[in-house]
Amino acid sequence: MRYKAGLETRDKILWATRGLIANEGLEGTTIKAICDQAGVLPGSFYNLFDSKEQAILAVVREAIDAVDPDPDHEGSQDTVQALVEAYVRFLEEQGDLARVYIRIAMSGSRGNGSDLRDRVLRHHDDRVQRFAKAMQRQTGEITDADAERRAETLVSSLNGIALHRVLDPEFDVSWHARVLLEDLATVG
Amino acid sequence: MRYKAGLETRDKILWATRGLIANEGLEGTTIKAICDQAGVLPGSFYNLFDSKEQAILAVVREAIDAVDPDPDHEGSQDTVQALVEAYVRFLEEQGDLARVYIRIAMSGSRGNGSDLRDRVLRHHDDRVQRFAKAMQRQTGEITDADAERRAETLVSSLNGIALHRVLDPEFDVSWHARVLLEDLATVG
DNA sequence: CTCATATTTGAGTGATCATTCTAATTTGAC
DNA sequence: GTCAAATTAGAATGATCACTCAAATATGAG
Repeated sequence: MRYKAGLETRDKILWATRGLIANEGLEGTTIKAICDQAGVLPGSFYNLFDSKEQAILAVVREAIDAVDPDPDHEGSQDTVQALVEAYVRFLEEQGDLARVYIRIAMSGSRGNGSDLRDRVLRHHDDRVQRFAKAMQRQTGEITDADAERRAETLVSSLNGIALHRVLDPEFDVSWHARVLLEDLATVG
Repeated sequence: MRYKAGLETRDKILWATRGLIANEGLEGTTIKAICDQAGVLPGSFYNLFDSKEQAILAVVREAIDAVDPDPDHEGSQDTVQALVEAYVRFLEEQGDLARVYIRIAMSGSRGNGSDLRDRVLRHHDDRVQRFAKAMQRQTGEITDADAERRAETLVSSLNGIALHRVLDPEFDVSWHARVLLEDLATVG
């Protein structure tokens, strides 16, 4: 992949994969479908990607990162509310990707379920840390352990909301997130 | 399926399916595997079940019902704590089934995803109602709407915990559930 | 015992897919 | 312009599965 042609083909393949995941779901995202959509043949696909999974992972990662506010983690000034809103936005704008994200993480019968499972868990821990920091910043009187404890609960709740939203596109994510924030204020 | 032999075969098939789901996950649960395990041939399988999905659904439903405390909904005396504990017990004892349960509900690209999706959502609503009733019973001063609101949040949190547990078998479900109950007491 | 019906047998079908391979073609550094 | 390396073409492979079917056998009601 050192020539311009290769990069363009790569882009076309990722574009096609992105569209298929959103419109047809994981089942519709076959090599043939990707290649047809991208106007490319399987030989080209496998010249650029080691496997179908690689292409899908690339798309999923890209979407997750795209929605992350303040990707460079440094001196972040996030409020809890802003973080919740970012999560909600992800669900509302990229609901189909959220489904795929969870599904891939859950596939594989035993622990070895692709490397995405680990990535998801790491991502989860990062999120918890950011929530905890934001909480401490907003409510001075709170121990590290306590902030983390509350952050974990909050993120779990958000994940539950995400799961529900994935199962039921009608689910009012925004409303539930708001309730969550109100309850948090009551506790704190 | 009017002769004894048919019923026995049906049992053997369900037994095999149950075991495979728990030990090999959904991917390992093929018709061949089920039949080998059950000591039966595919023809027999299809004489008793319309499809592979039917057998799997039978097993999943069976497990869900088995863990439900007080299945006959009437004059239930559940406490919130007992309901949470039942949920936790399900996750700890039937973690593999929980994974399959969620995965099946999430499969299918669009709304039409098998009839299990609807079943899951109905099950969720039932759970919310039971939590809400238990909350009202325990804390007199609370409106219907408020109880339901809190119950929804609590169940969402539990679902988030379930999701995490499915992704990470090390996840301390019990501890998180306890924290959830404590926070609830603080709010109430 | 008889006979209609349930059940079992097990090879076979057909469809779907990810992936591979070789030969041709294109690219761009020199 | 040359040439090695990158890229593309596209048919072919091989593996996996859910599911079918027609013939053989077992069942049990009467």
